[in-house]
Amino acid sequence: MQSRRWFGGAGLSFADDPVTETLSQAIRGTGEELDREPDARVLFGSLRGSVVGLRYYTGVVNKGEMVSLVRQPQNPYDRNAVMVANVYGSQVGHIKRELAALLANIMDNNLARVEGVVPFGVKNQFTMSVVLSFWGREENRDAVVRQIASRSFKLQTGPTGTHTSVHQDIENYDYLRLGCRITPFPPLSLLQLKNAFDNLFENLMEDKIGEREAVEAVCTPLLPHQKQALSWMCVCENNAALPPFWEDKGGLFYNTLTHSSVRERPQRVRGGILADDMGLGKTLTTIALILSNFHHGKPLCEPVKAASSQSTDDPAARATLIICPLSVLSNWLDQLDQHVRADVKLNVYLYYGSERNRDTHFLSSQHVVLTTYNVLSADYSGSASPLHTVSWLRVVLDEGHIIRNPNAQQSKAVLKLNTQRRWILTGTPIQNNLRDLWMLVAFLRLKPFDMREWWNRVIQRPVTQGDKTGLQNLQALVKCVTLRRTKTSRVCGRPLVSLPKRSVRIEEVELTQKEREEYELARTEGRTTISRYVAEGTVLRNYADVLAILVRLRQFCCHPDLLGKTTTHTGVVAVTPAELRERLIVKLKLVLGTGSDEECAVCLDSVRLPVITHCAHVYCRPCIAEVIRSEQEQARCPLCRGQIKASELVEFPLEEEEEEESNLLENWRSSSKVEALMSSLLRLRSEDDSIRSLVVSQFTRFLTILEIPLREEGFKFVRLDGTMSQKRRAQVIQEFQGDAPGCPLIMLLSLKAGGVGINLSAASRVFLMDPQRTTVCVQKQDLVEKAFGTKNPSERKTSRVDEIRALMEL
DNA sequence: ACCGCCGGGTGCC
DNA sequence: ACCGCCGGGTGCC
Repeated sequence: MQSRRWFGGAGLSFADDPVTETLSQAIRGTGEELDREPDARVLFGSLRGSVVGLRYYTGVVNKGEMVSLVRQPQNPYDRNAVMVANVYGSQVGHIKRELAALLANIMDNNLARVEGVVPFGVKNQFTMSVVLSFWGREENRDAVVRQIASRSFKLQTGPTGTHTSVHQDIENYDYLRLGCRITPFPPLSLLQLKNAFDNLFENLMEDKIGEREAVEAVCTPLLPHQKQALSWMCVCENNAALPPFWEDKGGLFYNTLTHSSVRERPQRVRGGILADDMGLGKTLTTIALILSNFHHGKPLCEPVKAASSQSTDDPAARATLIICPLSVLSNWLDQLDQHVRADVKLNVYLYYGSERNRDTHFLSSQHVVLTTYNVLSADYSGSASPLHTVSWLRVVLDEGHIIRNPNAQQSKAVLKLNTQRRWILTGTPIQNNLRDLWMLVAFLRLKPFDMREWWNRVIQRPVTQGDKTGLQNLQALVKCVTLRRTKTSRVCGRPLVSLPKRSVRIEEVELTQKEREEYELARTEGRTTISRYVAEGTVLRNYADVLAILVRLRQFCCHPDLLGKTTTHTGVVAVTPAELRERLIVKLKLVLGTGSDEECAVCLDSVRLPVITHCAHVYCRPCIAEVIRSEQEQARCPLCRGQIKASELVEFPLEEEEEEESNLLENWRSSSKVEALMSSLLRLRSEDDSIRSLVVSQFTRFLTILEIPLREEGFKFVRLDGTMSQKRRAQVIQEFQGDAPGCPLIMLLSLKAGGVGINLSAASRVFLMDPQRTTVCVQKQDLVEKAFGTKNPSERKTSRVDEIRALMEL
């Protein structure tokens, strides 16, 4: 009887029963095995077995229901025992002894994953059938087949087995047997899959429209799309609807994907994923949610009487815990300060630093507790974690993609938090893998997918194997819990964020006679070179050269000194190492345009400490050094796959750079474009001295040139370019956005690299000094295509060459 | 009858 | 379990 308490009777209430806790952990454990073995994707076959001992357990199963198989090596009656549990973790029975011996062998040696589906409705109370399918790595197939045969079981392969009389429809049979369709349709192509994946989060807005005003306590008026988000979030928190794929079947709750039924209502998801693009106001919306939707949909506190609500006798959870990366902690404090009316006394506690107050009563009595992922996981690894003791009303994960790795301590810590409502704020819900999404689903406790096994069997594997139904299910699931808008999203035909009407003016600047002559000289030279490449069919081989010529022409249009003095070089085959080096430095200079904000293909950020390879591609020195270090002798250029060596990296001679820099400023001269800009800025200032302007160029050196006349005319300006640290960038933006008198009116901006979204709503004028043209776009698109292999090479080649010929009028 | 047969008790691992 | 198995009761037809 003692032992029965341990192995029997499992599966009623999940939360506080130590037996079921062990059970769910056991199930979770098997899921993680699969995760560690991502190759367990090949189906070896299936066989029919029986589950016994049903009458000892409460778990019920339906026709077609998926069940999980859990080894019980500690079972006192049989160390080979294999337990059968339904989707909800309730034990159903055991695998019959002889079959259990076989499964134990296969499972313990990690030869295959074994999954169960119950093919018929259960008629009797003692035993039932189960179809076991075996999934694993190809190299283990033989061993598994042998094991099964040696114990006189028959492994069935292929869908046309002996049971088709029972299930007329082979396709349906497969579904019942395995819980997924084995490609009755041709599998989705990689491209289809990728597109579907990219579109997962698009168009998640239907049915969610409806606006809700924030309570008075929020002093910043919400934009329409923020009111929509608030409305959606309130609905998510308040409604009692079943999670997706669950149906109420009169007393039982039925899951349409796993075909399981449970007596207790599946826990509702009170929360979701707010995945709006950066800059759409996720923070403000969340603050509005905290204040607007307290208990029973009532506001948290009315403006006047809020301060006194230190209600220790109220057992209901009231505090919202916000977890964010350290870098945005201060942003939360600022925004709480900025958006909450000054006369509203919101108790906000910053749970951070060694002196933090760990008293759980204190923490529970706050309205908002702010902390970081690091603090959370540091606490969690200790003994009694205060944050895990408090019963929260709401937990908000800011930059929620941070917890996408389920093995990380902070992810584990986050899953263990005790809260009624759960929110994930993220701008990038999926980085590149479906697995990233699991953690988010698990955090939301989206039953039954918070257990890896069901996520893997029902969603992840079907989707990665190209099963259309799997993809549809994934889409439906994501849609239920996610709101995502991008800056280009539209609702009811209106743009999400309506900006003042943008007007674009192209001002053509006439070059002076002298400038024109220099430009024409360079152009003729460039055309000669490129037409030779075209004739030889070597455009692509000399692509860096070609781009450099084009960059150079654009530089001439800005300012003749942008490039600095260089020797013309084209066409001479390098003979000596010194000559080669010289040529590479010239190329480096050309590619970088001595100060264009170039992007490193390794880190995708602005190039720092630039070096050029012998194949003429430019990277950050640390980035490419790491590539070479890790690939050793086989190291290849990430862009062209040409061989590269550490000894052959050429860097820009520092003295020369500095010399050119000071040269540039000492012998400063103007240019037509500089004059045009200055006269516009001066005219603007005389009309309205509060208008702020952004001056954008990809050539940082051009920005340097522009600093001189700006200072001369007494303009206050700031500068932002790719070489600056994140911290410095934030400072500069802050300074520019400020509205104190004497704030800079002009920002010199060069930000080609890094995918850094910056919100520069302060500027009402933007001067694009050297608008990006098609070649750059072509180049980038090319990188994307290379990465995904979406376009055939010859197609790519022609379009690129044609582009260049058109540009050079060849 | 140191068998066969009958029918009640019983039953996961 | 409308089974199989076990073990006690029973014993020509």
